[in-house]
Amino acid sequence: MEEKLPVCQPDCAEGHGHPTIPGDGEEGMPPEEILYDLAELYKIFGDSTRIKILYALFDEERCVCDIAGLLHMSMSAISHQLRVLKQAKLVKFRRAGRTVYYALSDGHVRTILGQGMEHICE
Amino acid sequence: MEEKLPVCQPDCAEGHGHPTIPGDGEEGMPPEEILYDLAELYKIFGDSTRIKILYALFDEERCVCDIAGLLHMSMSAISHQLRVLKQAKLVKFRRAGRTVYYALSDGHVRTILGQGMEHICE
DNA sequence: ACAATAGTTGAATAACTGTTCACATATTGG
DNA sequence: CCAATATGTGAACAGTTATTCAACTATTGT
Repeated sequence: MEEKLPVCQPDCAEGHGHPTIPGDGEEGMPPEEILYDLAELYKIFGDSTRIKILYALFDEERCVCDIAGLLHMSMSAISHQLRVLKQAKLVKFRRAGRTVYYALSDGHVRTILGQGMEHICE
Repeated sequence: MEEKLPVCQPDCAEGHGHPTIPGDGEEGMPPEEILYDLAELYKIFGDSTRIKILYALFDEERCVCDIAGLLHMSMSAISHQLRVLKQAKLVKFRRAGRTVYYALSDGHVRTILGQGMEHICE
């Protein structure tokens, strides 16, 4: 009982009703790795804490302390999430004394947020 | 080294050194519920299986069987994910005999995918 | 009616993820 | 140096989630 792959693929011409797909059907599909990376990117946006952080940084840079206060969460939790955002290149930071100020890394992030927001508000 | 760019929360004023601004700092932040919904939307895109499904439907509608074959996955797994996509209104479907054809629900989905893809390829 | 095909679904399991807690690091002022 | 502030980080725990498996519904052809 190994995996019995679906039969409606290219070779399903033996009597099945619906049309078959020419070739392997993967033309036009971006390469596996790209799709994986794309999912990884959206995964970053797929957490309300991170979304709130990004919106907190929408217009101005803020320090960890202020973000934590704004979201009513611990600085540790915020710091953990900022690291994720930093690794994904969605935020940048600069140090000023003991304080570290975070900001959106570029306008692209704003565009992506806006696009999703548009879909929500329909 | 004092820049006046940064701002501190009002309730962060329990002895912290840097300056504060009036207000609760939440002006311009979309309401909590919206941000939550936005994260929920991106969560849908944040899975490589679902991303692959959406790209499989990018140009043409396809039945569950074909999607499963295309992604080399079981129909059950695909069906589960299609249900998620369906509930999020990202795909629509029509029945033709025993076959159910799925398609992207609107061009909005393509736009969101494209926006993310742009960010990846930079 | 019956068998075969196409798809759906609930439960279970394994893997992943966000927050907390405690501690570590870094910077400044005294 | 030492104390205080601001942030970073590893481990652990709880909650979530994607896939598999088995059963189920629905539709078609004979």
